[in-house]
Amino acid sequence: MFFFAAAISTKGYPLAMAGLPEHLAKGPVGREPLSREVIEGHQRERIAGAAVDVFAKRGYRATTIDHIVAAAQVGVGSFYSLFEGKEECFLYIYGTMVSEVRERLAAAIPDGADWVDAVGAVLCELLDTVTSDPFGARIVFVEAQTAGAAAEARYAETMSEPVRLLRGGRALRQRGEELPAGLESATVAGIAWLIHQRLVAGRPQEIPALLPEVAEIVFEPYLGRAETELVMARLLPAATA
Amino acid sequence: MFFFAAAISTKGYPLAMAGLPEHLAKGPVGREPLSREVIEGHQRERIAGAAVDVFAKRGYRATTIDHIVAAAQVGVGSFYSLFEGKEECFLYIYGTMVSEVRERLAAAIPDGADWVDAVGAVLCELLDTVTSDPFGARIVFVEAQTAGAAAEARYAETMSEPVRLLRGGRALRQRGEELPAGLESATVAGIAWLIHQRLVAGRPQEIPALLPEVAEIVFEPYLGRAETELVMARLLPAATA
Amino acid sequence: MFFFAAAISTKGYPLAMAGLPEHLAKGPVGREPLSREVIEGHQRERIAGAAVDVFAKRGYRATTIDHIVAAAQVGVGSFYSLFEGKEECFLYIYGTMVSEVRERLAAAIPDGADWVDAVGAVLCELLDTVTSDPFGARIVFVEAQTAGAAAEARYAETMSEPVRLLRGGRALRQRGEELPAGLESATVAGIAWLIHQRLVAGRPQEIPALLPEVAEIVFEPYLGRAETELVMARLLPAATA
Amino acid sequence: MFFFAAAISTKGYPLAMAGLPEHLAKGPVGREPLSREVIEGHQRERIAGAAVDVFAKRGYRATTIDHIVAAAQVGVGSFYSLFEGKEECFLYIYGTMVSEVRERLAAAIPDGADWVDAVGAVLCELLDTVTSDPFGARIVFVEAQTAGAAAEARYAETMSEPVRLLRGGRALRQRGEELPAGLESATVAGIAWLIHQRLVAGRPQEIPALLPEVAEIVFEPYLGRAETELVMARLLPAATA
DNA sequence: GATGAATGAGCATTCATTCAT
DNA sequence: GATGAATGAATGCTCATTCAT
Repeated sequence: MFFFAAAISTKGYPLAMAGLPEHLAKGPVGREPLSREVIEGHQRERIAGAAVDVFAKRGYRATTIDHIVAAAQVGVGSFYSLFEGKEECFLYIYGTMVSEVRERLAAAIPDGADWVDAVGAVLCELLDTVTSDPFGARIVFVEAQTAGAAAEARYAETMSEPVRLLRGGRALRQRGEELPAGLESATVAGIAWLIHQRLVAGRPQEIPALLPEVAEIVFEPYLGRAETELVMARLLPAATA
Repeated sequence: MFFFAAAISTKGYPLAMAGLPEHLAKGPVGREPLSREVIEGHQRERIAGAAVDVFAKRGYRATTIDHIVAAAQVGVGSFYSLFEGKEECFLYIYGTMVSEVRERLAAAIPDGADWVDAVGAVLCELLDTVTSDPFGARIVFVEAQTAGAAAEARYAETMSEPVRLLRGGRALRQRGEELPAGLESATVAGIAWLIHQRLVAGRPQEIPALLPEVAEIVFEPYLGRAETELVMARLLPAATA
Repeated sequence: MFFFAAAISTKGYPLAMAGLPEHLAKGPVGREPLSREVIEGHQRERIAGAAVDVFAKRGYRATTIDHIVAAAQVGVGSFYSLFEGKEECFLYIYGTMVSEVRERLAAAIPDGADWVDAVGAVLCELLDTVTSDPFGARIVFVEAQTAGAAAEARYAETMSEPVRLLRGGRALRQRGEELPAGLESATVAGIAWLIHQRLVAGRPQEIPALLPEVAEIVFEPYLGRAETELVMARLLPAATA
Repeated sequence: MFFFAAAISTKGYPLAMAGLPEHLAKGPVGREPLSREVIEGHQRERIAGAAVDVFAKRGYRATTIDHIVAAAQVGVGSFYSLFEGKEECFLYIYGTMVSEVRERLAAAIPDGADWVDAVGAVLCELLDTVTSDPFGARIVFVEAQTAGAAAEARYAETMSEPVRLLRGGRALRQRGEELPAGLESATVAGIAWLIHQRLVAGRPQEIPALLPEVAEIVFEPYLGRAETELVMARLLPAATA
């Protein structure tokens, strides 16, 4: 998923970054008395926030509009004036979560980092993020697969971002282009599954501990065993620090 | 998933085999005028067969009991006398599909095969099976993740079978036990994802061609690059023959 | 509307008759224990009967499915398995009412009656029918105009039947074809309006007394004043007898 | 309806004239900075104008308050401060339309015209008016019958105006009082129906051509065939001129 | 044992109306 | 005075499930 979606500003690795942060953080906002969009955005976020919890707790299918509006403390009408229905609402919060994580992962990459450091930082940040917001993580890693065809498609798209990032590792290796075509897809899906399992099992706290194995799985095909161990040695203390 | 779930009768690798075939095919069916179980079994299979198609075509959620009974040409009452509801019906056909595949995979392993040959045969048979029954494959690789918590749990269990099989490869390598703990889980999930993608995209015919990359992904961690290439050279001609 | 829709079997006037009666009255029905269709028809008629009352009392728009099913003492599901929705239900009962009246009017025409007698009998029977079933009459003469586009179209079609019947009167007069093209449409609409008014005013009992004026309005253009009076003299005593 | 509702200022025929123009155009509007009523009236007309279009295009039932305020470019609150709801709004525009037409028809009657000329002028003007404002005509001739009980009642009242006008024709004929009591009601309803049909069929351009047949239907009962033809000969060239 | 007619809880959705700004 | 965001009652409809035949 998005996760290491992280764009990297160095070395020509995929750069899907930038995005919102600026338009949000930008300077002191004037003082018009809470413009229309702001108000509407507020209500939207209020509902979206409640929806994240409800979807995460009850699952997409078991969630009804009533559950959402009750949690958000708004009327059904408000929900329908802001969203077309349950699915669109889900896609919205899915998109929001993915964007947020994408930002965080991108921000986690040190300036001038090479591929290894970038990937390492992204993995580290990803596990942190997932752990610190297990509800949001559930939306992305669990519910997106049960929320209908559109969500499934979005999920697949999201997956392709880290795939592109990882693919950058092939340049580090001789005949890297001969690695199996689906290697990165499989790797990303594999990591997603490890996270998915912990979330479904209700044990998100185990996720940070996945870092060593995840990193090893990711790096080994590109760096080989020996170098991977060196990298790990460098990476892990940093992570726990 | 189940797939290489295949137990292997040699060398002490997990043996989760056996399954249904016996209890069905066993011995001469007497001549009591078709015993209750047989009749019931017949009706059950009739419904299950229809349900596979319907679930695969419409997806679990969009499928209603009416769709199933219409396809099976039975009354709703019959459905409810045989199944508790939609979910149990799904779990039943899921279980059936998994058992069948497990049988096939087990049967595909040559007598006395070592781990490499066993895994190679299983991978080969798996892709074949998925390609030859895309409806059934959809049930296992796609719908199981959208059919509720129980199905999700079953899916996870199923995944653990090939995980155990792969784990057998660690013995072939020095310090194999130091490989990442989640390696096999990630590998299995990765392969499942590659299949999933093709099924969802409606291109099951591309699945057989996955064999080389899948095999490489599977073997490389245990055999290393050099030996993997030797194995591949041996394996692939056999697969296409 | 339908009303004098009455086909006439003599003299080449429109013959839209025949219809159901036969298929219903036909001989001794075997003894299959109430066939499917009969049962379904029963439920359908049960709902249709209730719907007539509800539509007539509350008006099409104010009627909800719940009102209908409550009156019919059936579940909502039954309603929806028998009808597509409120509109289709209305169209069904509208069609039923029109057919029934068409039958009655056709049956009211004496064998071998000429145009004048036929029209006279039809008018007489029409007013009788409307008076004896004011609810049904409301459906046809009042609600059909408020029940949406389809109902409006059906109403217009229905109107065309008596128009064709009346048009037959032109042959009785010199240069009858020079009468205004819309004469019959206007006449039929005019009579429908006289009935409509009484129904809406809640005074259906005044309807039978409309016979003389209605007859005069109908006959005068074709027979002229003098002959119309003769016809009236012949017709009216018969009606009151 | 209203239409020949036209009061006639000669010969004692019903005079239901007058109406709004005066209360609007009357005298020099002071110079208070647009008094409350004026402003309110402005907004009201703005909404009413939009409502005519919307009701005519979508039909009374399918029209929502939102449609109206969107078309009128005002807020919902304004709508509710000026009208009690959809029905009252409809009744208001219905009344406005009827009044306007009433004015026009009255104005169309030449000074000193006798009944025949008055009725002729009214018919002619009516068809013109309907043709030149098919939206407004739809409100009066089509939607008024689907807009609930109050509108229906208003429609019936409106109908009574031309009925009174036509009734004046009885004096021109011997034993005119012996004509059928409902003759004029039926005539008016008949003509309304002819117009209604063209409007619903989306062919308002056919309406002017109805003049000859409508005139004939109207005059014949009072003037008899021979004189009607003379009148028609006089009337029609005038109409087309 | 099989059937499918009947049920009604449950859900999505619309839209008239209110009221704080 | 005007606005439109917010409300939630009202309604249509689906579909899992029961049970009389």
